[in-house]
Parts: sequence; C-alpha cells; structure tokens
Amino acid sequence: MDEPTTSDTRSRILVAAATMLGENPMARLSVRAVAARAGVSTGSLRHFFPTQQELLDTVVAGLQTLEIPDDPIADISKSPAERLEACLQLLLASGGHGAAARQNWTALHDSYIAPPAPETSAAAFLSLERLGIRRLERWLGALQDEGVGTAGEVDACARFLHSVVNGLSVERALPGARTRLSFETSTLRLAVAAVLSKDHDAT
Amino acid sequence: MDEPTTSDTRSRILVAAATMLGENPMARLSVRAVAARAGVSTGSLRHFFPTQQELLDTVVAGLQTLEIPDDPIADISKSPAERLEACLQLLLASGGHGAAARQNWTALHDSYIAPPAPETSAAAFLSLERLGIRRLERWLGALQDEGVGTAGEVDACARFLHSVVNGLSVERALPGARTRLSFETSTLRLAVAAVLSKDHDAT
DNA sequence: ACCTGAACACCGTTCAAGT
DNA sequence: ACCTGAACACCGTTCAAGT
Repeated sequence: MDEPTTSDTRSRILVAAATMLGENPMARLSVRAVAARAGVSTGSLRHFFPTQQELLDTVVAGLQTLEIPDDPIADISKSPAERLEACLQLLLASGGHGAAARQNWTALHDSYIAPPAPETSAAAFLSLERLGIRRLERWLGALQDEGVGTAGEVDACARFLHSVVNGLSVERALPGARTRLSFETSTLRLAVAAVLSKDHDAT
Repeated sequence: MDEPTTSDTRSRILVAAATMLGENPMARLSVRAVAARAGVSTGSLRHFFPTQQELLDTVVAGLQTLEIPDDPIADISKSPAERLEACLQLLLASGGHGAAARQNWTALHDSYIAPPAPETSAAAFLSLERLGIRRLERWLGALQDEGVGTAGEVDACARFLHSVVNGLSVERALPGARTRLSFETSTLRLAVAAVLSKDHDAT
C-alpha cells in the first residue's frame, strides 16, 4: 500500500472524489465541485492531479484494488496463445456467472445505458474501460517482448479482444448462457489466433 | 430517401457535422464549431437539433445508412472478406446508434436480464438469437460454396462472429460510443480475418 | 416557422502570487 | 513544494428579437 500520508490534501481530494462517485455514479466530477467538497482550491487540486482525467483514473484505480491476483501472462510453461487465452478467461470471470453476471449488467445498464443523458456520466465509465484496455495492451506488449507478433497495431488488437470479452460477458447475463458455454472457449481461441497471427516460435 | 430539401440549413448542418466527424472521429463536435462550419447561427442549429446528442445521433445514423446497400454477400465484385465485413456491418446497424441503441439494450435488459426468473421468458430470446446465428451460418456457407475456407466448424465461427457483433453492439449503447467508432472497422476486419483464415482463392 | 446573436451558467486549465 | 483564486478560453442551452 501507499503511505497513508502521501499528502493530506491529496488524500482529501481522492476521498471527496470517491465519495461523490459513490453517491452518484452518473454525475460528472467537475474540478470546482471536487475541490469544494475536499475543502481545497482548484489550483491545489490541479497541483496533484494535472488533468481531470488523471483524477478519474486514480480514483477508479483505487476503487479497483480488490482484484488482480497473479498474472497468467508470465507463466512460461504454456504457449503464448494459451496464456493470452487464460488472461481473457480471467477478464471474463470478473464479470461473473449466472445471477452475478445479470446483477453486474443491471448495474451497468442502470448507470450508463438507461439515463436520458448518458454523455454526462461518461468520464467514470470511460476511465474504467481504459483500465481494462490498458491491461490488455500490457499483456500483448509482454508477448511482443518475447518476439510474438500481433496482427496490426496493439491498441486495435486490444480493442478487438475487449469487444470479444464484452460480447461473451453480456451473453453470460442473457438467457441460455449454459448452452453457449461450450462455445466460449472456441470463440476465445479464435480471437487469440486472430491477434497472434504471425509466427509464434516459443524457443 | 428523404426529400432533398427537408431544410436547406438543416442539411448544411448535417453535412458540416458529418464532414468534421470524418476529418477527425475523435474530436467532439461543439455547437459553435459545427454552426460556423455550416454558416449558420448556434440558435438556428438548436432549432433543428434541440440537443447536441440529437445532432450526433442523427449524423452517425446518416453515415451508417449511406454505406449499406442490400444483400452484401452476393456482391461478387468484392472480395469474400469485404462482403462478410459488410454483412457484419449490416447486423451491427440493426442495433442502432445512440439513443436507439440505448433504447434497444434497455428493452433487452428489462426483458431478459433484469427479471428474477429469466428462464421463463428465455424461449423468445433464444429463437431470436438462433435466427441471427442461422443468418451468419448461411453467409459463411455461401462463401464456402465459393471455395473459401473457414477456420474451424461453421457453427463455431458463427458463434464467434455473433459474440463480436454483440460486444460492439453493447458498446454502442455505452458511453463513449463516438470515440470507439474508429475501432469498429478494425475489430470487424480482425474478426473476418480470423474466420476466413485459410486460402481464399476466388474465381 | 426559421434565424440571429447575446446572455447565462457552466467547464478544464493556466498562472502570478503568496506561504 | 504547496496552495490560492482570478483569469482565460471554452462549452451547451436559453431566449428575446427579428424575418
């Protein structure tokens, strides 16, 4: 963990932002509102968080600390394709099965799809999405460092995998999830093969 | 099509917005910028498009219908990959953009995800899903008849493509859809390439 | 009905100034 | 280094006023 007193005001800002996000996930955190809630000036807020996006990323990253056990990408005993598939399975698992999956998508729907003016709450969701895509990019980057080629740009591949996982994830919340389960692995395998197209010579 | 003269300024606004979106899909269209580009006042723009979101939805909906003909799989003037991509775009388009996409997913959510006993209403959904997958299988079968090989079984490929389209579709209903628009084609292209992996010798 | 442009209430970021 | 608050350049929306 970080030291509890990285800065008193920095923490106050983070706490204020996290509280406001918790109270109303679809509100957007303006500089002035967060600064007022934290009892600091806008300039002081900017001193610790040079940009508003950085504040958002930091606060949602803090909220996300409950995950990430051990990274399957580092397990050299398996092939690159198998490892990437395991990573995707990890992402997919975080969405849950059955009732949990449904509850998850209901929360997502109520926060970001149902509201009449969804663009206002976009920032929180987008920074969360960026977190997931960053993770995918890091995994692909790790494989690239081993000499494994990717089909196209890394960010395009990451977006592709993200969409695949999203599709499978929402299907888990829809009826007939049990029937589709057998297709999940074949779909993930196709997605992995699409991304790791070139030569994958593992030693 | 609509009458060419629904309103001269309305069209000018739409054209200006579409042009700006084409130049830089990541940029956000401000009222003043679009109005200036179209040569009209902000108030006039607001008269036809009461809200900025409405403008966005209208222009992206227009861009989509502009590049979709009918029955793309039979168009032999294009390559198999291009045709399959066009088919997927067709599926994606049926989900709608912006407000329509959100409304669509809300209906789906309320019918099949939210209810406590989702297994009761499953039948309707499953038959609808089967319809979409059948369509994908027919497309893939048509390409196979031309001698185009698919990676793996047809039903597995169809399920894969179905998940990809589902993922992109739900992302259209989530915040930041406009930003992700540029990745849609690259994702679809990767998915098509994954499915049509083998030799695709036409003629 | 169509169109204008000023006005209102915001926004994120910058920066000279203090401590 | 930390902090302030004014200032700048935006933003979307509203609205009295013209045609």
